[in-house]
Amino acid sequence: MKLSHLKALCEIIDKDLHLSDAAFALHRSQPALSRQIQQLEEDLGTILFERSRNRLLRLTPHGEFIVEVARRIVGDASNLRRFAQDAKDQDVGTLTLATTHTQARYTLPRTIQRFMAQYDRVELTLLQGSPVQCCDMVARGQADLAVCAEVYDRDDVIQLPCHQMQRIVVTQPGHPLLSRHPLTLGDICQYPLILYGEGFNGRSVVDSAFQAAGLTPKVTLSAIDADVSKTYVEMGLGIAILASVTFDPDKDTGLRRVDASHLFSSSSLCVVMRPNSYLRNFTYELIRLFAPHITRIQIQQALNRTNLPYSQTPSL
Amino acid sequence: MKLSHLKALCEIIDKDLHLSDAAFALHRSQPALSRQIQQLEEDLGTILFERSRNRLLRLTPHGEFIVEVARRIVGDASNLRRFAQDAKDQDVGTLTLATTHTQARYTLPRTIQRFMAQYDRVELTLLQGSPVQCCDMVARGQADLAVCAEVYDRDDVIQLPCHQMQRIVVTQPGHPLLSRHPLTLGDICQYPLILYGEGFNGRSVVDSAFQAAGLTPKVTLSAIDADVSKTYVEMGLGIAILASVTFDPDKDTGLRRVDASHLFSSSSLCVVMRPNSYLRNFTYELIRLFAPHITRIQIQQALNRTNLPYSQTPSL
DNA sequence: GATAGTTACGGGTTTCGTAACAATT
DNA sequence: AATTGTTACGAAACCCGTAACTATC
Repeated sequence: MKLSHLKALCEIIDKDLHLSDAAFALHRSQPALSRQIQQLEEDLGTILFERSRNRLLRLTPHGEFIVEVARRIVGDASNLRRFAQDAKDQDVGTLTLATTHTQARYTLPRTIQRFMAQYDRVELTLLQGSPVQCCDMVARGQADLAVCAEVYDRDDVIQLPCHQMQRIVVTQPGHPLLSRHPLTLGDICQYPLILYGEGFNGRSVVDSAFQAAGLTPKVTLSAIDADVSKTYVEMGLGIAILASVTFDPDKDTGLRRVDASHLFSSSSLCVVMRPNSYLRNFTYELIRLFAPHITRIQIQQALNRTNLPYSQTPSL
Repeated sequence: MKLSHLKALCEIIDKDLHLSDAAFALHRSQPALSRQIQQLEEDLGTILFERSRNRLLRLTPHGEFIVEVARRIVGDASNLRRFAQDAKDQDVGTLTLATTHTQARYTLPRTIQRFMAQYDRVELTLLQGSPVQCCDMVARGQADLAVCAEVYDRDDVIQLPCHQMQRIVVTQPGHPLLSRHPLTLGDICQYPLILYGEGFNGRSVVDSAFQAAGLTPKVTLSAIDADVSKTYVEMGLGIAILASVTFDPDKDTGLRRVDASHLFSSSSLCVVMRPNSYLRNFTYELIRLFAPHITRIQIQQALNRTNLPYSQTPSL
């Protein structure tokens, strides 16, 4: 058993059991990967995949557990690498940050600007996606860190809440809702709505608030991000419910907003990390710039929280 | 970086930085191991050992941390192996149990007898040593399990208390202490004592009790185990303070005992396991035979308790 | 026929062990 | 002189990639 075998296994899982894709990602030929898996299966004396129709159909139950441990091993191996790099030069390296459009556009810029000024020898890469995709990227080691709204039912990543996001309603100037005090969900339902697309926290929070009130809003448009939403609000296609950070009175002169924090539950903006990962010094620094109230110790404790590693050991 | 490099590193640590010994243990030549370490150092770009005078002197601070992670990786790799064997045949394999003389002789025999009857295809190996040595063997993966008295200040192993050991005083028949009610530490101090050697829990418990009472017993003999102690008591060389399990009225006809549980703190008899290790099914069964009141879930929860893994990350 | 994975084979790299070397005790 | 770790070198093992093959859709 070698590390390369375990890396191959993990990559195949990440690529949804497509051996060819995994081979490409690992800069290997398909036959090479095929043999890696065969060798691993022979070495362990266990079948990892259910095969047929010339495809890998799914993991066997044993395979599931083996992947779980393999992930830890591969993760630890990359921890070693990162640690060694830190030991050589704290301030040189790469940092890959996954985040959503909203955060990349509104909450992160100042943090990133300051980070790049201070750590000019760190190559920073931003990846963009939905919160779920961000978590995936972190879990798979494609990103070192993610900043996004909390995702529920994910025990493969550590989500450390660091800010609370409030909702506002954004309208054209002179809109009737602006003079409604207090604003209610019923008021909002009078007008066509522009919301985030499915899969975003901003959408589900809004949906569940209306559902709890027994109301069915007229959703005109599912926009991809806050900028698009604002554009359409400005054009008069409807009103939008957005995170308060996305509105800047100085810049959004063609729009007005009204607080809606009492109508929708606030959602946590989290720093997302891979469990038991070793963070480089400058990664801690980035988190500190973004959320100064979170201590390094708190981060480390969160990192090392075991969330059911071997607990669900199969009964065999 | 390959698993063999990390295994080599761990083995060298286990062999107290003696490269030759580690090479022998790994069935490799010394030059091979020497190069493994060089390759690992080059690969990580970090010096692992302080060398000079043709010896490995000690680990560098970076090396310390790297060994910590390497241990986890190597441990996980052997977890994979054990799991795969379990998947093939639950009831075939090897089980290495480290324990102290007292447990091997008095508390474990029935358990082991029943275990061997039920799992006749499991090759059971017993290793003997002091509790500290037993913990070492478990931490290094030389033993799958240990049964011994609790060892304090060990965070590299999981110690799960499963029984309480009480102390008795063992004397010759007709000894004055037998009619002392209640027995006091002062009474005991009147007579020459035979105790366990240093490093055993049975010794430290007794020592601290006398120290707390401001008494200094006359220790005639530091015996290696309960059988030796009893032999010398029978010969009239003194009285012994032993665990109650070591006395059998039917067999120890030449001796008498009196309870001393109120004088010495009871010590925990523990099952000792390597953190985050995968235990084979029959290993759980052995524990169940020994301590039926401990559930498999409790064991798994204990196994996964993180005891400061990366928390003490060096400040570099 | 196109796609996805497996088997066959030649070439290159890796890594081992033996042997020679260097540096301490 | 004995012990311990490092360097040198030839042989064996390993692993990769190309190419051919097999089985589905």
